[in-house]
Amino acid sequence: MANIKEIARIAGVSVTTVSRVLNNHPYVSPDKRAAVLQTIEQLNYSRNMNAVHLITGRTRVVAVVLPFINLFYFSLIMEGLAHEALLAQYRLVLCQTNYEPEEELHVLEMLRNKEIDGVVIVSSALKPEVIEEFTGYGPILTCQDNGPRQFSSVYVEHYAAFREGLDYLAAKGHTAIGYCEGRQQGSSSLIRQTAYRDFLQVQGWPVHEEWISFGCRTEEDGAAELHRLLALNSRPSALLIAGDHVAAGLMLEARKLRLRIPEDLAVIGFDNQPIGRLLGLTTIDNQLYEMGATAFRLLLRQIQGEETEPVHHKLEYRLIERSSV
Amino acid sequence: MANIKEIARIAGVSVTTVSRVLNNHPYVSPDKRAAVLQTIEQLNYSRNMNAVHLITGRTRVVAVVLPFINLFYFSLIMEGLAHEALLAQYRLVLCQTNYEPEEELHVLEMLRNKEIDGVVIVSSALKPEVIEEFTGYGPILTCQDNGPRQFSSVYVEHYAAFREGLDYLAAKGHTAIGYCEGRQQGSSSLIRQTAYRDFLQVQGWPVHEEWISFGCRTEEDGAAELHRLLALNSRPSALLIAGDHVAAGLMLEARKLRLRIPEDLAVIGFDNQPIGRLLGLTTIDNQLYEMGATAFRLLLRQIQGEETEPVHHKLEYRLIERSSV
DNA sequence: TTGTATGCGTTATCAG
DNA sequence: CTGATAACGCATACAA
Repeated sequence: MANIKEIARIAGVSVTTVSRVLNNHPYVSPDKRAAVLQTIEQLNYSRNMNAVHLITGRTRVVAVVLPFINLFYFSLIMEGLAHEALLAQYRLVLCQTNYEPEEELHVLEMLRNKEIDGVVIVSSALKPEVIEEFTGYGPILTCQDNGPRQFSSVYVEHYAAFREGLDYLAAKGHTAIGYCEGRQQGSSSLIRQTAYRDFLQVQGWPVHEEWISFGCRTEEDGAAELHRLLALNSRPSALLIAGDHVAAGLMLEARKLRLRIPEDLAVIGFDNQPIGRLLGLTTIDNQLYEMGATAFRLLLRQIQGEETEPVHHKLEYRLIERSSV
Repeated sequence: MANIKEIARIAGVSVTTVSRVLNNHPYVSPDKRAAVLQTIEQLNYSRNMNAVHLITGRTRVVAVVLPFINLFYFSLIMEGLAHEALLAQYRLVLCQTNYEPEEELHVLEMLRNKEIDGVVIVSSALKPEVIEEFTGYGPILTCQDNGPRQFSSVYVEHYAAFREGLDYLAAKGHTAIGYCEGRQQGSSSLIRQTAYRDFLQVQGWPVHEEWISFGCRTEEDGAAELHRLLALNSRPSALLIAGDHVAAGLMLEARKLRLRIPEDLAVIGFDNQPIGRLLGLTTIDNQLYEMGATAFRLLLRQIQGEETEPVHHKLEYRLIERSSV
């Protein structure tokens, strides 16, 4: 494949002039520009971007770290990221890590290796301190609430959001409230769990460990959870479920069992997914798309040097009242 | 940041030796290797991959072209792709194109520009002939049935799959069958539409254009479609709906209206999504995850030169009987 | 407005 | 086993 040198030779100009044309620099006479463009056309030339990346030290690529892409939560954030990346003419490298720390570190290494200009960590198994070790190599941003770290973040306050959900249930007269969670050790999961336990304590209600369930990730898990609860001697009258799709699985199973919602069991979901909308699920919207979009915009500012200090951007959650409570 | 030259100087060896250590080449004496490794550690050195990409002409990056990531269909294929990419130590660049041809061309340009080693086109607005113009720059693979093209493909026969769905409905006694589609002009959409029209013709049934609907993409669209059909004078007794989530929206709306499924209206979905499983939706499974995984594996073989001719790999669809027919 | 010369950081080549 | 040197293809400081 032809290179810039050959274009220069054939067009009868210097490589510098070719480079100028390629990068739309001023100070190139119209006839030389035309000659270069024609030669480029004629030889079907195209730049080797790796050389450009090497010399400029930039790649216009941002990596995204998440465990699985085929979950509504992640793919909606990704959509927001991708939309903004498209606008900014950046590329996203999707790093589906399956929560394996080794793979997550791999991505951070890419930052060191100059393969990418920045990293968005949507969800990770790494400790914040480990992430912080890489901040020197380029901008990093997480979509979790990690406190005042050396890397940026865009987040919603899950503690307050959960608290609002619990308050809402309490206001509706519920005093027996259960809780369904996906991961047990996740950064956000832990925050939500704390919110739940704190709430019970403040209310002076006992903690029923059997009303708390971890590992509820799929629709089927939601259905199974309902059966588990029904088998208990004493059971909650309301549930807070992290993940609308899990709540949906539970609700549909409840219908099959001719359980009425909310009369027999009230449910609040989390994330505001389409399936919840369809089922009339009361839920808490976390602005996932906006989170992705904002994350990219903030990271871009840092890549472009317009912002040098870590930024911590809070997004507002919103309780969406429907008919499941 | 330190470079290979500095490592060589400090370790007291040549850059070649450092490079050999970096790439685990044999023929390096243990003591020199140790010296290099220690210096690397000491200087916190890491490779500039852009230089590696430039000289090797490879990047271990594959681009994925799709319109939106936040649709079950696409994100499941992406999951399959990502899983295999992880295994092969390749990276995926997600190019969410919103079906804009300009953006899709951009990605193919990346192949010319040596930024990526290959392209997977999951769904695209480009004509196959346009894609073919880029096959000289590196391996390209689509997830659509484009016939014997100069690029590879992994696909399911939507024509046959739809035909099987229609046969199934007919076997159940339905003679008034409607059809819901997402895009009107998409490559797969056109194939399915042909299958539908051909089927009616073979059966000798008239085509009711008002039983055909395009632009049904969301759950809400499904619900709206039901209302549209109910307002007709004569309406179908069964529906074939491309996309389980759309079918789900319709089914849940039917429940609200106290319409019985399948007695009042039979429904077959497409894609086998979790929501369909939950609702007892009879559907056609298209092996989306497997499609992504297979796509990556095939493309990788071509990148590695183990396969030089375009490959066309057919995946089997499967009708999943549940209770909506 | 144009061109020359240099450097980006690595791997490949080839001679020892 | 080791090393000197030539690529890879481009952008840019500097000189003209």
